[in-house]
Amino acid sequence: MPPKNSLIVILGPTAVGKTAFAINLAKQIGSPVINCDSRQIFKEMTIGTAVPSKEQLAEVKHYFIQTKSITEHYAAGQYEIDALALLEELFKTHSRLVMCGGSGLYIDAVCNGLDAFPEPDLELRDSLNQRLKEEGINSLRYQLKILDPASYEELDIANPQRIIRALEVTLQTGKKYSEWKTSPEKKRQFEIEKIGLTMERDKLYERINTRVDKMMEEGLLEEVKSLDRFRYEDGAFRPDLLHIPPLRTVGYRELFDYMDGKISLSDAVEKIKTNTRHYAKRQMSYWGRDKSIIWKTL
RNA sequence: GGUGUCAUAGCUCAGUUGGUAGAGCAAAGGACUGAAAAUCCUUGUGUCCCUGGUUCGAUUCCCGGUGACACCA
Repeated sequence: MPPKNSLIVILGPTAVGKTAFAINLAKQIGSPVINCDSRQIFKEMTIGTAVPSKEQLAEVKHYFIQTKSITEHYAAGQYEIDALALLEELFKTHSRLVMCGGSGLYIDAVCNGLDAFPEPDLELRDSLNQRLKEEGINSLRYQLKILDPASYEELDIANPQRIIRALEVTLQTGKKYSEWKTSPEKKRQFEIEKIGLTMERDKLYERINTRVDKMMEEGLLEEVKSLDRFRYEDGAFRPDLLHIPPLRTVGYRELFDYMDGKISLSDAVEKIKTNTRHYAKRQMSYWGRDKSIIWKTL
């Protein structure tokens, strides 16, 4: 029996140094790098998402870097399908593959799989968001309690996004969200090795601050300005960006606020730093319970 | 130099009709199944600037000091 193929996942908080580490490893073992970062997938976003540099991209073949448009709907479910298809193809010629990224849900989608929900109904989601705004969360909670009491019990009832998702699936399909959410982890045909990169908190925060300053020097503001037109839906200004989720991203929203005169430029930059720190913290929290990760302190 | 205002959590500030105090932000911890760089939850003891006075009791009132700001010279 031939040895199993294996996927090596490089993960860790933002700005810890995953990109360089993954490229290095990929070169050593003759693998491409498969991006697993939910924002680097979009071609319109470059500086603010810290995609690998041209030089880095030339060093080794990358997949899923800036391949989609922010105007397309793209999310974890599709990523699972795309990534698995790519892995199957690449494992024909490689026995070890490097995946690199900081999006915990995307990594889980590849490693454990998501349940087979239908494609989201974005119009329905939009109308539920509208209801949230007009009627408040209690109206949605109440409806969920009626339609799918099990989800009402299990979900974080304070989190509108969770309620809306459960309602959306239930209303769209006529089958309760909690009933969709049944399957255990999917078995994968390859071994998975997760390497978590970490770093002393102070040091990481310093790297984040430095990186944000560098992004500004590289022209992040100009990049964000160039994306202004995407804030309009059918000619209507939608500052909540719910119609284009990729733009709801650290580094972009704060600069939109600056462009809209809500905050000063220096406050926007400070906020980007703070929000990036929060993001790094959330990432660490997400991976805290994954005992399969082998941590490496840089 | 004079007059006035202010001095409370890491920051911005509320408040205590005198019984040692609480919000937002930050920070820390956590949740997470197609929005995930998203979304949500939990956690607030600090010489209430310093010295003295009044008082059973002062962070609160009074005198003085120091500092900041404003105005007048």
